[in-house]
Order: sequence, then C-alpha cells, then structure tokens
Amino acid sequence: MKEQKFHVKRLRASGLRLTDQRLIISKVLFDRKKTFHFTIEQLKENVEKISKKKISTATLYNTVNTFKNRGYLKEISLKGNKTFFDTNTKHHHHFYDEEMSRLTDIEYQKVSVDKLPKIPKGKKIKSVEVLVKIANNN
Amino acid sequence: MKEQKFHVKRLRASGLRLTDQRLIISKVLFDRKKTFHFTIEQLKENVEKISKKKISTATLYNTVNTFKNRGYLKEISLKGNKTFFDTNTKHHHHFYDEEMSRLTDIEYQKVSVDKLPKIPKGKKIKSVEVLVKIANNN
DNA sequence: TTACCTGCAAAGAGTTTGCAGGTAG
DNA sequence: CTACCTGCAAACTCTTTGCAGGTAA
Repeated sequence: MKEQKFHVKRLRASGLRLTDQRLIISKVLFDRKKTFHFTIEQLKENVEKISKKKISTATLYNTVNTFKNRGYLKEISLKGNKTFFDTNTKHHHHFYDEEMSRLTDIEYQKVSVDKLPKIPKGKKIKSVEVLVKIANNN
Repeated sequence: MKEQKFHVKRLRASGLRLTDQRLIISKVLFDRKKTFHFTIEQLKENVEKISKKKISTATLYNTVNTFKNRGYLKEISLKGNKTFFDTNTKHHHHFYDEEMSRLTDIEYQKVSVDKLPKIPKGKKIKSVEVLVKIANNN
C-alpha cells in the first residue's frame, strides 16, 4: 500500500490522468505551505521553470478549470481583464496591492464586519467578501 | 445666462465636445436618481434605445474611459471577463446577485468593518471594499 | 479653419475549442 | 486497445487603436 502524495491525490480525485504536465501543475498549486494566488500566465512561468519545458496554454486552462469546477481552486473578484485564482478555497479575505498586482490572504477571523444593511426581499447572503486595497507609503 | 443641464456640464468638464452621441451617453449615465451599474454592452442597449440609432463601440469606450479618468465613473471589482462601471464614485459597498449578474449599492455607513489585520510593512490602506453576494431564498 | 470626433475595421489580449498524433490505464 | 491528453492553431470575446471622412467651436 504505497502512500500517495497530496498533489497526486488531487489529480485522481478530479478524474484526471497522471500525465507529466499535470503532475507538475498540481505540485506547483498544492504542494506548498502558503496559499497561492495566480493568473494563468504566472502559473505557466512557475510550471516551466520547474519542468524546464514549455507547456501549452490549452493544458493549463483545462487543468485549472477542472480543479476549479471540482472545488479545489477559487476564482477571485478583481477588476481587470485577467482571471485570478486562489488555492485557498476557505472563506477568507484579501489584501490587494494594485501597484504590484499582488494578492495576499487575510484569515477570515482577522476581519469582522458587524453591521450590514437589510438584505433585499427574497434574497439571502451567500458570502461577505472584504477586499483591502493597499499601496506604498508615499 | 442659460442654465446648463447636468449631463452637459459633465461633458464640458471632461473636455469633451457636445456631439449627439456623447450627449445621449452622458444623459443615460448621469441624468438619473439612482446610481447606475453597467457594462459597455448594457450602456450600448440603453443609448440605442433612446437615440434609435446605432452607436459604435469605439465611441462608447472612449467616452466611458474619459469619464472614468476624470473621476466621474468607477470601475468595480468583480470576477469575470466583462468590465463593470458604476456612476456612484463615492466610497461604498455592493450587493452582488450572481444569478442575475446584478449589482446594487450599499451606502458606506450601512456597513462597518471594525477589525482589520495588520497592514504589511511599508504599505497603507487605500480602501476597504465589501462585496455581499446574495442569492434567491431557496 | 482646425483640432477633435465618429464609425468601421483591424489589431490586441485573454480564454476556449477543434483536431491529429501520442500515451495512461 | 481505447479513451483521454497534449500542443498547435484557429476561433471567440472584450477592449483598444488607426484611419478617412465629418463636425463642433
């Protein structure tokens, strides 16, 4: 009974075959201590640095979208043309440094929103997301 | 001394000429009681309904971008490919109904965020934006 | 008159899709 | 062996840009 690495499990659990490309993608995404925020472009750079080979965008997009549909990645609400993904799928908030296009997690319990307006009739709250925009000190 | 309509003033203040197309765009955007949340596509529909003529996307984009740069429109952080704009440029929050792709304003003072984490070194807060996602009641 | 504007179409940027050859299971 | 995967390129969507003819000031 061989023990399976986490990133291998993720692939199997998503119904994906263990190809070289996907093993590296999954490793880059999930074999890390801190959560990872990325665009497809940034993921491509990371994957190519590790594998020392080019990877096609088609493979990146379809793997990332499969993980997203499976609930292992979350898409983040940000303005702009590019899609940001987050390996932290728990409910949490973000710092966003617009100058550097850089996102950082804020743990859920580090923010508290105590006053909220009345919810429109017939609706219920699905989530409350806080985005703290930051910039350099002058 | 003729009194000027609000939407005409906005055009002049933005350094734009009073062309037929821009007068209608400006009217659709700013001559209203409630704030307006829109994509370029939605704005195009509104403008064409009023003028009963086609308007080119180039004119829409360049007028909207001029208003945005002038500070009369704000771009909203939302996931997805399309850009959302808001005629409310004051600091405020939003309800977002993902099922209907519909945004509603929440006044600034109706939400309070009292706990925030430490800001990363050398950075300062530019804004704190709250997005309340809502859905139908069952 | 002239600098700016419009509409069109082409060009860009990001994402998705179709397909032929390759490979995990 | 076969269904799925990869890489490439074409297609798509949204936005920006270039240009020739038109118009506000």
